[in-house]
Formats: sequence, structure tokens, C-alpha cells
Amino acid sequence: MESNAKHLPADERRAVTVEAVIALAAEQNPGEITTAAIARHMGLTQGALFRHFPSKDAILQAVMEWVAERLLARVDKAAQAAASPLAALEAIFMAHIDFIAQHPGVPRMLFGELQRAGDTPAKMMARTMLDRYGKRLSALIEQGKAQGELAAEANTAAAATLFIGAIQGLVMQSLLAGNTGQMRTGAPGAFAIYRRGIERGEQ
Amino acid sequence: MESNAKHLPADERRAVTVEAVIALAAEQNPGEITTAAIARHMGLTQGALFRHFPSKDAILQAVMEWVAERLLARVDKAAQAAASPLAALEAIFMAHIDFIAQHPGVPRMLFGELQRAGDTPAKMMARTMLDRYGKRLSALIEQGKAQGELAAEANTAAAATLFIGAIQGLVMQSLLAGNTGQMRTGAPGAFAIYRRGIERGEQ
DNA sequence: TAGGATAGTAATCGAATACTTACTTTTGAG
DNA sequence: CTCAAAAGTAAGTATTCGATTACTATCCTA
Repeated sequence: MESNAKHLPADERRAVTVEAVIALAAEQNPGEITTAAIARHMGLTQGALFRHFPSKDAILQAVMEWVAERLLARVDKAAQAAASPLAALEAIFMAHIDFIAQHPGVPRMLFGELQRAGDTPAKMMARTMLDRYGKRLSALIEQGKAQGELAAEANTAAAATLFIGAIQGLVMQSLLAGNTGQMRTGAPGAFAIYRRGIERGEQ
Repeated sequence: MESNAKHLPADERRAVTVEAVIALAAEQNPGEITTAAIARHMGLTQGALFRHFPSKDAILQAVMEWVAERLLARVDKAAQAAASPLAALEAIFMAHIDFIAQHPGVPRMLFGELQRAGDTPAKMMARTMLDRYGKRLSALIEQGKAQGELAAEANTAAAATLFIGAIQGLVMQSLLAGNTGQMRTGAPGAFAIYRRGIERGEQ
């Protein structure tokens, strides 16, 4: 007979909690996710959450840590496997889209967190993640310019902003349609235009 | 002696309410705007709001109507004054950026509303507005292709999505920096890359 | 200018939410 | 196997929020 485990060790329970929030955010306004909803999704009572997190904000912070870790890891991996800066940008784009197609709650949590007033730990975590992300993009773009692969006249900061905006546009489109898969479908077309915008002209 | 007017007619009070929400959304998470905060911002008691709106959702719906009306009007005006489809796209872009630089709460309310679960009236209003907006963009892009001003091989839907994404990217950037003016500064650079991505190649 | 309709106040209500507490069950090391 | 620590339950608490109610002030028209 299998041991009908009811008590999970603390770190596993924290991991499960983060996954529950990510899952809920895929179908619900992140700001309206209650501790009761999180607990219900895990088959737990609401009070039990506070054995593992001192507050709801601590849960949200753990979620943002999870996101930062996983997303940046995927981005780095995609970039490393690419042969050139432009190829790296495309690989990052697709990896990012793939990530948020798997976890549609992620961009919503991110944007929702950024909108919050004050300086919650979760908000600061989101901010530093996007900072790091932007710096990597800028570095790749500068590299591409130096190699002559990208147009020297393109504004690097604008190119990085537009990169993130392209993803954000696809997210918004999928929000409008209520269809996550649409993001993957639309990604190549959006990136094609973006690429054309920064590529060194030669046609 | 001036009449110390305390009672506003219903329609004026409704207009003031909408403006209060827009103003609050510029500095606060739209999801956390309470009826008490709205009333306080208007110098009114909380209960008084419900003389003019049956519910908080009705207030949010009125806000989205306000946004749809004003934004689409500005967009149309900008497009009409332009000499070509591409010029119209640029004028719309700048008009849109100008609008949300004046009302930084607007894109946040929009995105926040789109994220809400279910089909609230306000959410449906946001959806139809973005639908109409997208259709106008698509029409202009097709027109530009037909005139040979835009690249025929560009995917129209992707170009419309990227247009909105470019704006969204600037919004996110200004959220990160906590600086609204940054949007106006960054807009030309972002649009330049976008234009290059859809323009007919000839360099 | 009287008086009904409109707009506002102050107090309150019920529901919901984050968090706590007192107690019980499960787990795993000695 | 034992038993203390860890994990979970059930039932609270205080607070907040949207909405209502009873009453008052202001406005406008006949």
C-alpha cells in the first residue's frame, strides 16, 4: 500500500505553492488571486500556507524569483547555442514565447507586479529581472552592430524596448483572443518584421 | 458672493468620477483603486458615488467608454491629416503615445481590465476598442502595401500586433523607470525601427 | 417662493480577505 | 519504537471593501 503522503517537506511545499500561483494566474487576474484560492488549488487549507510563507507578499516574491530564474536560464541557453548575435536574438525571442506559452500566467504576474504602488520585494525582483534581460539584449544588439550584422543607425535602447514590446504585443493579442496558442503562431511573423527593422540593409 | 456649489448635476458628476479614476490609475495599481479612494479624490463621501453609478463595475465601464471615445477620436484625427498610409501610421503612433503620456493611467487600466476573469462590461468594451483599433491599423497597412509604400511580404496581422506591442513596450519601460516622459523620448526611435521593418526595401 | 426632486452625508451591513491560534496528524531520526 | 519537531486542520480575528439606508442640504421649476 502506498504511503498516502499528506505532509510535504517545507521546500517542496513552497515549490508547489509557486506552481499553484503560476497556474492560477493563467486563468485569473493575478491581483485577485487569494490565499484561499492558492490553498484550494493545492488541496490544502488556507492557514497551512502560512507555515511556509510569512505573508502573501512573500509568496509573490517567491513566484517572481521562480520566474526570474527559469526565464533567464532559458534565455541564456538559447543565446549560447546561436551562431551570431541576430541568431541569438531570434532564439531568445522564440524561447521567451515558448516559455510564456507554457506558463501564460507569467507575463500577467510580471506586469501586474510592476503596476503595484510602492516598492514591494516582488516588484523589485521583477524590475531587476527586466533590467538584466534588457542589458543582455542591448549587449547582443551592440555586438551585432559591431559585426556588421545589424544596422549601425538603429538606436540600441529602442531596439531592446521594441524587442520586449513585440513579445508584449503577442501576449496582449492572446489575452484578447483568449487563446494561448496564438502566441506561438504569431511569433515568427512579428519577429520577421522586427528583424527587418534592425538588420543591416542590403536588399 | 459666489454660490459655493456642492451639488453637481448627474452627468457632470459622472464625468468628474471618470477623471478621478484615470488620475488615480496613473499612480496606483488600477485593481487596487477603491471606491473610497475615488470619492476622496473628488472631495466626496464614498456612498455618494452610488447615486450616480449602480456599482463599481459601472464606474469602470464608464472609464473604458471614456478611453475608447477619446483615443479613437485622436487616432482618427491623426490618420486623416496624414498624406500616406505610412505617414498615417506614424501620426497614429505619436498621437497614441501623446495620449497616454497625458494619461498614464489609461494603458494600465486597459491591460488590467483585459486580465480580469469572466466577461465584465468594462472588459468587453476594452476588447471591442482594441479590435476596432487593430482593424484600422490593418486597413492602413494593406493600403500601404497596395500603394507600394510598404513591403508586400510583411504579414499584416503581425505588423498590427507589433505596432501595438511597440507602444506597450514603451509603456513598460516607463513603468520600470517610473518616468512618464520617457515614453515620448523613446517613441521616435522605436517607431523608426518599426517603420524600417515594414517599409518597402530600397536601400 | 414653496416644495418636490436631486445630490450629498454619516453610519452601518454583510461578505471577503490576510493572518493567528489551539489543537491534531504525520514524519523521521536516535 | 518512541517522541519531539514539522506539517496540517478548523475555527477564529481584525480589517477592508462595495453597497445600503435614513436623513439632510441644495437646486430648480411651477
